[in-house]
Amino acid sequence: MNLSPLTQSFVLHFGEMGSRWGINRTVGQIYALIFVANKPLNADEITEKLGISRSNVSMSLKELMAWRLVRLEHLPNDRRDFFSAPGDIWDIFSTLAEERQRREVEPTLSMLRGALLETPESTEEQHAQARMREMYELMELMTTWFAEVRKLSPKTLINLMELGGKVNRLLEFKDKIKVVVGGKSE
Amino acid sequence: MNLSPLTQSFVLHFGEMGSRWGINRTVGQIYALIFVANKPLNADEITEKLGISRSNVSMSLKELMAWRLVRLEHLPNDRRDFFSAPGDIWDIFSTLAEERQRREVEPTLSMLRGALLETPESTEEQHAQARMREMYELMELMTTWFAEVRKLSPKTLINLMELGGKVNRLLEFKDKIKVVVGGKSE
DNA sequence: CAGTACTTTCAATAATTACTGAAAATACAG
DNA sequence: CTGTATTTTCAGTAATTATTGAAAGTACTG
Repeated sequence: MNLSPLTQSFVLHFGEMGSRWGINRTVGQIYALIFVANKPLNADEITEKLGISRSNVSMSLKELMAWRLVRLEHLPNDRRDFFSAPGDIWDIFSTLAEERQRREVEPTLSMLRGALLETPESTEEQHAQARMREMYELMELMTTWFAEVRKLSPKTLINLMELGGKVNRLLEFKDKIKVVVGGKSE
Repeated sequence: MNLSPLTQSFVLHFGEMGSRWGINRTVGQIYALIFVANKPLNADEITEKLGISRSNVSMSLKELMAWRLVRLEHLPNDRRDFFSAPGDIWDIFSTLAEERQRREVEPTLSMLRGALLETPESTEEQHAQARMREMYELMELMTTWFAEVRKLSPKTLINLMELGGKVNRLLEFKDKIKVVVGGKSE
């Protein structure tokens, strides 16, 4: 692995964390490598820098594309595929949240919707269904919320985050504001 | 597997999703079973209902305890360990977020802190470090925010979530409110 | 403290997942 | 069309992770 020490430790770390994040070592390493690179990389460069097989690189890149974490580019007068990681960190997090939602949450919501349509046949089933309903309702609330929040501008989001726990106090004034706003513009 | 159809599909689903959520099939199934049960379960009941080995149940329960997703209970005049899933769904999500933070985010933050202390030796390293800094800053902002938000009451949170994208408008008034609040209490 | 009920550990093995090299596919250039 | 550069696929194998049964550990009980 022919990398600067800084990049190397970053790449190795992403490889190790991969399994906790639901991707495998190679995918993690490749992403890390592309993320810190100052120019788009092609598959052979990756193969060489990470010391893994060409076919593994090909499959891992395919997975990163499916996650929309890397994008394919072409350079003039070069047939090869080059890969880069979208620059805006907010985009990355947003994409990640959206994909996770789709893969980790949607299927469960849909299973739960099905389960809630059934008619429970016993006290046990009744209780089970009630639990499922609680879970469903919270998951759906969070889903809707995430979807809404993702539409906000990064600037607004940073504002909101910097507000942190103080959002509490802001909410206390919500009704009052409504009155004022209502009187003026609604 | 001797379960009501409703419970069975829930349990099987959690088993299948397990791998996407970073837990294995058995752990997912056991959690689902405990979650919907209307009373605490002991290890033998789980073994029997899921048709898996006693030792596997023991190890999986240990993992669920580490995630703080199930809690150990004792019934009067019974030596066996019983397990139940904390009831409040908000608690569950909060615990889950906290544990994920600890396992999936903290290690990366600490690696990044280390990397940011290094002195880059080339343009490439400089660029890599700048990317790492961007990542670090956003991750830290989100971490702080999560920590703050977790302290809010579920009621406040639901309020906030139901507000959804409208938070935008609320923020527009932030400064004005500050003036008012400031005048009165700060 | 011997016996019993229960839980945990761990080495062996089963099941799953990741990785590779070779072959096939694609796509361009002459 | 033929040759070459490049990417993808896939069957076989390597590596990892999950599961088990047997043995050891723990802690009550009479």
